[in-house]
Amino acid sequence: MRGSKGAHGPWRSGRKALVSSRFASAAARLSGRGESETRRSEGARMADMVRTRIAPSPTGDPHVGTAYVALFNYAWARKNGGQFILRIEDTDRERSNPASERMIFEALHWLGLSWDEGPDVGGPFGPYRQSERSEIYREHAERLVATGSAYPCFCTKERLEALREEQRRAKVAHALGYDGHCRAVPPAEGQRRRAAGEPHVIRLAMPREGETVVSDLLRGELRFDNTLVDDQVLIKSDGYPTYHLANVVDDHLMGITHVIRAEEWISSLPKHAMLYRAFGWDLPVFCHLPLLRNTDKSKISKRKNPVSLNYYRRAGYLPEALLNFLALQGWAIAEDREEFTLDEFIATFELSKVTLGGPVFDLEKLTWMNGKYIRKLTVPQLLDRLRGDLLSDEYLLKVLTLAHERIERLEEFVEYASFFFVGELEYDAEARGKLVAKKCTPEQTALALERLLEESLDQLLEWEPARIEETMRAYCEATGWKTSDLFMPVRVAVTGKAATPPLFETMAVLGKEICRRRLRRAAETLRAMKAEGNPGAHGGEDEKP
RNA sequence: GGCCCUGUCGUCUAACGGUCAGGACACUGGUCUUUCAAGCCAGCAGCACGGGUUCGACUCCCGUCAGGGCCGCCA
Repeated sequence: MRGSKGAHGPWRSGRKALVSSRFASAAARLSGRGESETRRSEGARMADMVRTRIAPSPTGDPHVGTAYVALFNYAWARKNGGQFILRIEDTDRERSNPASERMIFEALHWLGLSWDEGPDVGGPFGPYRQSERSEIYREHAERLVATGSAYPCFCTKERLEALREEQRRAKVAHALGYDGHCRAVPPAEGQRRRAAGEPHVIRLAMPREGETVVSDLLRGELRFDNTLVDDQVLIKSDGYPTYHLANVVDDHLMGITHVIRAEEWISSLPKHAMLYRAFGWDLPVFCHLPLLRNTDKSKISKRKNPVSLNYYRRAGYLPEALLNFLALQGWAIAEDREEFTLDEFIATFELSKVTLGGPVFDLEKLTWMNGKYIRKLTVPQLLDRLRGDLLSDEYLLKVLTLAHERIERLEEFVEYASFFFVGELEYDAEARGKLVAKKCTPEQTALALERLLEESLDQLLEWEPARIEETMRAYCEATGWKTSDLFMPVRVAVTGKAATPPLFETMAVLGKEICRRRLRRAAETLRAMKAEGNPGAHGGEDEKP
């Protein structure tokens, strides 16, 4: 995935031809006229045009992996004088959420990664939100059905589940996936049943023999046995496209030249390649970046590592430090150097030199690097940073609103509101006592706090008092907890105190990231209490002899 | 289980057939300092294993092993 400017290294011979023709067609689309009409000088410039994109799905908190992939896409586009596009992949109607989309915009802006085209800034290839492009996908899917590259499938969910179950049990591991049942339905009959309104999806008809070979900029030729790739759903029964269809159609229509994405997509590469082929389109350059990892090498996840960009922002990581650190995951600017600015990154970045080993996200090193960046600031600059987030008027106003009627001298404010400004909390003896829910063991309380977090609060994206309250009450309802029994441990967990402003307002002001961190920490504290003989607990059944 | 990807200090990485395998985080010791940091200096620690190819392999090929990803009408 590179402009001709940087087209050395892995780009030689055969592949080069593919790439340049790809650029030419992208250029034609970009200029909005045929390539032949393009003026020569402009044509030369356009032929070099690199277009990359980040295509997050707005289904949760803004993810550090999104920032990682966005950074590399951004740098590659900038380095080649091309464009970087933000596209929202919200084709999952259940999970997509406007709050999440907003947070993604904010987080990327915070990092300083700006896009040339996107839902918020517009652009010549919009709309940039897939939910607003349904008609485009439908048309394209029909085109495939018409040519026999896709077909309607009427299989019920039940049948698919049964099929999956049977395959699992029979251990026909090589034939996992859809069995192509509806491929046998004659087109005319399929047409009739669709017209009659029978629920169905549209599936891609994968070739039943041969192999699909796709080249990856970093990994060379990737080969897949077609018989092992099942018929992927292209259009869901709700009429929305799946990622696979929308992604391919949009990348083509938006003139994306380099698809730089995470490694987890490699296994769907053959499906994507088949789609391009079925449409008669040239393939973009594919480049699969390694996945960020937890300490145990598994794909980075919120259970084992902070992954929300909101966490890093709230914890006081500087965006430039985070970016610098992220750039180091898979790439090195020089043998003995690792601190550099975004501009330096852009200037020196070479996609082909990205390393492939899955980098363990080392929070400790990030933190060290952040310290370096803090020390590089002048004191007034540091002040500005603090005033930008943690000590912004906006935040102070919120805290002050809650402290207002609860202090009698101004100097009390700092102590009263200290938990709004620190990161980790220390739970003193009194707090530890109140951390344990009535009639419960520390262990039980810990479990309840964790479940409240993971099963309820984590899913909540609109972090507002009313929504928090609603969520917590619903949790109590579902689990049989008395709200009064559970809310005190939560209060102590997130504030370290038993006497605080109203819980939900307090949690809202603290923010989700802080609450999440403290709830976790509280659970750990509770577990440790059990280990050390349960000092602060009151009234736990099983501590009585 | 099947397919695919990956494999240099504990961690992030440099090396692109010939180096004492370099740097950084962490760790250890020292230095500076009223303290704590920061800084500086030093130390510890690695080419997963086995075959090839080659005058010569961390570098190329094959195999083994290990780790990871995917196997949804989620992306």
